[in-house]
Amino acid sequence: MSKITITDVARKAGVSVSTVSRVLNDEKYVKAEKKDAVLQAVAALNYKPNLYARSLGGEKSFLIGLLFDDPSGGYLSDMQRGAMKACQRAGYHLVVELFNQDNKEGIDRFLDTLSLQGVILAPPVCDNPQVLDALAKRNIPVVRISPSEDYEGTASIGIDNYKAASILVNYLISLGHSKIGFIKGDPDHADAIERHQAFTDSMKKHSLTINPEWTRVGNYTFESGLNCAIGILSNPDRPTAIFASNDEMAASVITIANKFGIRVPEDLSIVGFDDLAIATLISPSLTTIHQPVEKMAELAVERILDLRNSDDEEFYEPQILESEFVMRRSTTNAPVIGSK
Amino acid sequence: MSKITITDVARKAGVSVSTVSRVLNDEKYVKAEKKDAVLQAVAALNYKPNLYARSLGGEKSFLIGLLFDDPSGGYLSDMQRGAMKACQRAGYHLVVELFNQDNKEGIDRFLDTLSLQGVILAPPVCDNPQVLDALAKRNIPVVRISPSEDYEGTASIGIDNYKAASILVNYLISLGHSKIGFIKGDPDHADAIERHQAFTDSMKKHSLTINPEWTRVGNYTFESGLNCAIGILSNPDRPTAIFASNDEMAASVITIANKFGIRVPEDLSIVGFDDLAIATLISPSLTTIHQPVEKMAELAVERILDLRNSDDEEFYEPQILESEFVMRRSTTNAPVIGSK
DNA sequence: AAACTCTATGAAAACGCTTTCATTTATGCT
DNA sequence: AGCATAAATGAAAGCGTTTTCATAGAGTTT
Repeated sequence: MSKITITDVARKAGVSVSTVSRVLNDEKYVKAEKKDAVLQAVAALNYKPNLYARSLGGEKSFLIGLLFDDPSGGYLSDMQRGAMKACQRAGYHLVVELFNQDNKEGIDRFLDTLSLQGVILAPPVCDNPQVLDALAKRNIPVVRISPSEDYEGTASIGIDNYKAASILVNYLISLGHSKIGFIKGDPDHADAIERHQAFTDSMKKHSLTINPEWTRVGNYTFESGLNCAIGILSNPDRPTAIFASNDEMAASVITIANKFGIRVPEDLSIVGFDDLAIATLISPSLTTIHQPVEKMAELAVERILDLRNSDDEEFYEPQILESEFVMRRSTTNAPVIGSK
Repeated sequence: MSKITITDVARKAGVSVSTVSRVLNDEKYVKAEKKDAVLQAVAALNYKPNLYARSLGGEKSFLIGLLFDDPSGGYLSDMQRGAMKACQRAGYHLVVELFNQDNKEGIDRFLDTLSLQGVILAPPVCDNPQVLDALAKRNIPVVRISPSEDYEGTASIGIDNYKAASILVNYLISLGHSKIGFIKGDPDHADAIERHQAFTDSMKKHSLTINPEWTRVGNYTFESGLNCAIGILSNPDRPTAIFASNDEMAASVITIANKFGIRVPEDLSIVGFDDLAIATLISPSLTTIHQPVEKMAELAVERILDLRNSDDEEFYEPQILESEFVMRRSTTNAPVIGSK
C-alpha cells in the first residue's frame, strides 16, 4: 500500500485539505458534521499524518528531549518511564541524549536540528550552567527534575528535601536513638546541604549532640560511602543509627557493618534516601524516602505541552511534590544501654 | 538571529542549493574547491540543517528507535548509553518508547509517524511476535539485543549463553565444589534454557551428580530467587555452591544465606549472571558474567546505519559477542569436608 | 573530429503538512 | 431589512530540504 496522505483523506471526506488539517489539530471553526466525516475517513484509511511534514509546516515538533549526564543512576529508568508514558498519551515522542562534557557538539546539534518542543533535564545535568545557557539562548522550554540550584527562566519539579530528611531523623529519634551518625552527599549539590541542615536542626531541636566523629562527607557513590562508614564505625564509641544521604551510601554502611560484625538493624539502624532499586535488593531492605521521580517526569512533559496552549508565567513556578517515607527492615529500636 | 537556511549557505559559498545539499550528504560529483567553499560557509554561518526538512525531502529520518517493555532492568541504562553514543557519533538521535501490552496504539504511531531509520529491540520485547510482526509489515530494519528466539528478517546481537554458563560451572568445579545447586531463570526465555543446559552438561562431563532438591526454577526476579534459595538452603544436606541464573536471584541467595547464618563465600559460594549494578553493590560482591550490553547497542546502531550504504544480506547474520567472566568475592574454595 | 561517456552543476519539482488570505455563509443587532 | 460581525471553508503559498531533470564541459573511444 502506498503512503496515504492528507489529500487522500480530504478527498474521501469530501472536504478540503485545510479542513482536514484543522480537524487534526483540533482547531475551532469546523462544523461537527465535517469533523465527523474527516475522522471517519481517517479511521477508514488508517491515515497517520507525517510527523516531519507537520513539524516543517507548523512550529510544533512532537518531540520532547530528555537530557542526562549518566544514565546509570537508578532513578533514571523511573524518570524515563514517566516521561515516555506522558509522551505516549499526548502523541509525542521522547528523544534521549547523553550530555558529555567532551561532546558539546552533540548537544548543540540536539538542540539546533531537532527544534524540540521542550527539554527535560535530569539531575545532575539540570544544574549545569553550560547546558542551561545553551537552552536559554535557544529559547527552548526547560523543565528541571530535582534541581539543586535555581535558574532563571526554567521550570522545576522536586521534593522538599529538608522536610523529608527531617522525617527520617525524627523517626530515628522516636525509636530511641540518640547517637546518630550522618553521611553527607556531594556538597556541591543543594539537596545534600538541605538534608544535612535538616539533620542538624532536628538533632538540635531534640537537644541531641552531634558527634563530629560520626559525621562524614561522601559524594553519593557506593565507594565514598564505604570510606565514610569505615570512618564512623571503626570508632570505639559507635552511633546506634546512621543517616546516609542516599541509598547507595546506605548500602555501603550495611556492607561495612556486616564486615565489622555489627548487626543491622539490631546494633545499628540505617536510613537511606531515594528508594532506588537497591533499597529492596539489599538485606536488610532499607528504610528510606521515596521520591516520585516517575510522577515528576510525567508532570514535566505535561507542563511542556500545556505551555503550547496557555503560555503562562506560571510555567516557571517551581513545583514541589510530596515524598514518601518508606519503612523497611534496616531500622529498629535503639539497643537498650547496658542490656544483655 | 533568524534561522539560517541552506539558501544562505549557497549564497555565501557562491554555489547552488543543490550543491550544498550534495556536500552535506557527502555525495560524489562535487569539485573539491566548491566543497571547501561550502564547508567554509557552513562553519562561518554556523548552519545546522533542519532535520525535518531533510527527512521530508529525502528518505532518511535521522532517528533510531529503542523499544523496551520495562525500563527498570539494570542493563537498560547501559544499553541506552551505548545506543546514544553511537547515534551521537553519526549525527542521529535516539527515540525511546515503552511497549505496553495495552497500548498497541502507541507503538503503531511510533512506527508509522516517525519513519525511523531502524529500531532496536531490548529483551524481552525483542521476542514479542506482535512487535516483530508490526515491524516486519512496515519493513523497518530491526536489530534485536540478546534475543531468545530466532526471527526471520531481523538482525540480532547476543552472547553465547551456553559457553558463558559453562565457564561459571567449570570455575566452581575447579574450586573443588561438587555439591552445586542451580536456580533457573524464566523457562520461557531461551537463555534460561541454555544456561541450564550448560550446567547439566558440565556437571555430567565432570561426573558430578545433580541433586534435584538443589535445582529450582525462578523467573529472574529477586522475589522468585528468595523462594528458590529458601527451598534449596533449608535442606538438611546443603550444596556448597549455587549457580543463580542472574544477578538478582544471586542477590536473593545471599540474602537468604545471611538469614540462615550461612557464610558467603566460606560456607557457600554463589555465582550470578549479567553483572548488573547490584553485583558490586551487594556484599560480598558477585562473581558473574558480564554481558557487553553497551557495546551491543552501539553495534546495533552501527548496523542500522551501515544498512543505508550497503544493504547487504549480511545484516541478518546473527552477531555473537564475547562475554567476560568477572571474579569477585562471592566465590571461594569448597569447604573441606569434615574440617573444623 | 565525431560520437560517447563521465563529471559537475543549477533550476525547479517534489515531500506532506500548516497557515495565511480571501471568500462565502450564518448569526446578531439595530 | 440591512449591516456588521463571527463562523466555516477552500485555494494557494510557504516550510527547508532532497531529488530529478536538463545541460554544459571534460575526457575517451572510434
